[in-house]
Amino acid sequence: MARTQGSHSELTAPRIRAAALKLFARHGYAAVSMRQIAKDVGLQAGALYNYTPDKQSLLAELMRAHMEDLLAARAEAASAQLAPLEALAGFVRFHIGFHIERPEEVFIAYMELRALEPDNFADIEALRRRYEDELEAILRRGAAAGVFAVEDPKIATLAVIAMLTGVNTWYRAGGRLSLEEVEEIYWGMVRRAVGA
Amino acid sequence: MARTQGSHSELTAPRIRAAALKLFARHGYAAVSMRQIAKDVGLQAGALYNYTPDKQSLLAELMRAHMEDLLAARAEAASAQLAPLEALAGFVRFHIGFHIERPEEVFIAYMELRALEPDNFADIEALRRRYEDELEAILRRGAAAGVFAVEDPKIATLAVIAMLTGVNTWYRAGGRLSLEEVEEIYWGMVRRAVGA
DNA sequence: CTTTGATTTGAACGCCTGTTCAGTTAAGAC
DNA sequence: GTCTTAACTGAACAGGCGTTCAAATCAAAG
Repeated sequence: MARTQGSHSELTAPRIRAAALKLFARHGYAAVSMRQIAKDVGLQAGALYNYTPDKQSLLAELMRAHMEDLLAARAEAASAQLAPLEALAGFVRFHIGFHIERPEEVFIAYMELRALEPDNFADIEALRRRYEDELEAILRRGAAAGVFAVEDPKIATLAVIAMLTGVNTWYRAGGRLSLEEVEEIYWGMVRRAVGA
Repeated sequence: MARTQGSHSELTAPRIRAAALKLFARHGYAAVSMRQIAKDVGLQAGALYNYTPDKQSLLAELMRAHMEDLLAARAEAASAQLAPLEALAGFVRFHIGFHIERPEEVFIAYMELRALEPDNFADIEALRRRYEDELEAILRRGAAAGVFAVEDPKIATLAVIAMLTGVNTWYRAGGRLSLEEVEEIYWGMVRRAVGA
């Protein structure tokens, strides 16, 4: 069995994912061809099919990996026994920090949902809902404890996430504000928005 | 001079725009072909070129029309002499009402910016900035008057707009909440978020 | 050094792309 | 009823699409 060690595949696979991530984020899934991805990696288009069954799976895998990273990182950062206010602060800072570090993945995850075939769409959507449920649970706990004044926890969840994810539309590393300052400003707005 | 009245072009032009709007919103600009648009209208692809110089202009015109509608509707609804709190309430209700009525235009305006060639991109971006400046002016006036507690008016502007526009991701006509209820919930969150 | 098989090439497949344009159709003007 | 011309068709253009696959390449195992 040759090429089990030093095989190119262990290097090529992540390079293909990186190229696809970059190009999908920049131009959109439909506007990027397999030949463009291959060229970016330094391969012929046919070689990509050693690593993905088709273009759709390449996209779906990028999105699935991102959402699973998100849930795993969140599981590590969260602590269920925190009081609602501290839990919310933790969520806000986590969300901003995680998303700001992965602008390409986030862009794709929000923009290319419509490019997913039904099965893949359902999978990704389920992962997203699991993440949203974490914030919703915090808001419900806080509302039940009388610490938050949220009229509709479900909508407050979506509103807060939309506001936080919006950071990615303007934040640039090395810009006017540091990550910590951004987290502080948004935490202030979220805290007041939920009436805490 | 034949066909000056009863000409098809006065009917065909808006039908082409409507078809392009629907298809671009549903599948994305890059994923929609001129033949698909033509088929939706009931024409051959070549006939589209009596109404648009090319596919790119068709997209750019849809986006420009939407942004100009937005600014015109806003100009009509706004009244500069309102106190900051009332002005903000007016902006929030206007934004939600306007955007909820035009889900396809809004979707395209936010998702297809990257599909625009540089000149078109700059045009649309300038229109968007003009709209954002209206909210920013309200927040600055309120902050100066001590009515609002916004640490960074520019970021608060983007945060509020992101939150409000997020309504379009979940709102469906005939759903659990009426437009008025949605406006009320979001106005509550925005009012508290800016410390009013 | 030969063998093995993972990896990649390069050409080909059928189909679709945006756009052009000579020719056809048909509505209104005279 | 003829003329004019806007509106549209249908075919063609050159090129790109996702995907397949026999053949070539080449690193490691024996």
